[in-house]
Amino acid sequence: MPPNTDLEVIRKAQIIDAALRTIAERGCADVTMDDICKAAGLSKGGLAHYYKSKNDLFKAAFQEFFQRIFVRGDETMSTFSDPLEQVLSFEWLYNIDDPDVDTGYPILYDFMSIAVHDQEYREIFSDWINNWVKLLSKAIRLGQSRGSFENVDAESAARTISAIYQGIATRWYLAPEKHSSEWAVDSLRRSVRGLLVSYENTVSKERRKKPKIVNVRK
Amino acid sequence: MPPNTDLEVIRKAQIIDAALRTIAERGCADVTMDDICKAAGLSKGGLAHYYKSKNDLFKAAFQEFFQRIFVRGDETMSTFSDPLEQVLSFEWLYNIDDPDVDTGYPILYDFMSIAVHDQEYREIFSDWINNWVKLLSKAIRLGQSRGSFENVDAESAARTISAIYQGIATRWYLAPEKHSSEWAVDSLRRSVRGLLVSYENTVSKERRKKPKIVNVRK
DNA sequence: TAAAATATACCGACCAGTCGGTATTTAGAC
DNA sequence: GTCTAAATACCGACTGGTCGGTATATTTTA
Repeated sequence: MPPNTDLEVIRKAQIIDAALRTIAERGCADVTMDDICKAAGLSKGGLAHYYKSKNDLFKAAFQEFFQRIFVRGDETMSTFSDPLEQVLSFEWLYNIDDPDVDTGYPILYDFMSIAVHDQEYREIFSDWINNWVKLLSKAIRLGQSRGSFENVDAESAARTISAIYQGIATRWYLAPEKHSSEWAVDSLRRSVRGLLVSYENTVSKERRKKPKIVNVRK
Repeated sequence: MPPNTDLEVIRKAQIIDAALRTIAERGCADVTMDDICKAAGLSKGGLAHYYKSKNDLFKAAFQEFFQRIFVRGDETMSTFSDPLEQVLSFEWLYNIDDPDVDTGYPILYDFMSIAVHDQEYREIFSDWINNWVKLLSKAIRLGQSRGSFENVDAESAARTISAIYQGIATRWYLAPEKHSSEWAVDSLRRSVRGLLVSYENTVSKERRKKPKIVNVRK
């Protein structure tokens, strides 16, 4: 008799969900299998039936996590048609009320701290970045073809911008008193502008109106 | 007999050193007190005499770590007099042969993953950032007073640049195949230029020589 | 020789994984 | 259809080992 694949899919999703919630809440180091069992509404044995070790479960959970974040980014970006808006479409990362933000940051930092010591995790990270970079590259090339972006190497610039997103995110999330959402968004826009939008485009489009600096604090 | 304060200083340094080395090597989650004892050449009881709990020891170790990194940055920066060079003086962060890089990244990522769930750690992080920002702000103001930087808010820009440093660092360290040191340095320079150096300054200083894009790979 | 410094032995909490068992579902025989 | 055998799904007690912390013993130092 073949296993009940529907049930398996349901259960695994249920377990991964529980794992991600628990990891986000307490941090990898403090999460026990019992915690996840309770969160998933399953017993130890029941969970073991689907994931044979903690490592297995965690790896699957992280994979799912990155998949979700990517889908989220992809979907959000595709709601814009202007290339600059597309590049800036990840600003939801700096919205503390966003449900994905709540759980995403703790999980990401836990993940990275493991990745430092685990090649397999670094590969997952690398794949995720590459997907992200593909999205950004497409938007950058579009902007270049329209003449609104400078003619830099698109992939390299995409990697830079994606890195800047994350750098700003780290400050914004871990030291929020001095790094408000406004600061984050403003920093991102200035950076992207400095990297992609040439002076000529700026003046022609904005009639040389120099943007006022806003010193933002919460 | 009064406690031998000299010895205490020596032993504590010895223990902190051992802790940092061990954390960098194996990651917080996998470090035991025994590991640190062995690395420090002390017994369990000996170590307990100076740090009464693992938490105490780790906190002290991280404090020391950030202190060291800051001193390193401060010293390196002070070897430059040109403001732009000062702002860019942290490029040693992207040199894999640098001894501080070896141990620094693992420790930093471990630290951040704990900070997510620990207010006290976040404060240490925040203080560190503030010190870093002070250094950068000073350089930025210097550049502005000389007319080579745009007249943006110095502290805000310093925070942005420091965030960019770290964002690039994350990619460079965790996904090195696609993020070479050349990419990191190039990304940083472009970003800083885009944020601080006005178009007028660029043309006047460089005779409008548009920089060639270098697509860097390892 | 007394206090400090260090070592050793040990305790108890914790936890991942195991295992025997039970309940439930499915497949095939008739 | 329905009975049976077998596979699957799930449970929870148990185990073996780990590790932080502590109590006590020993050595060093002033």
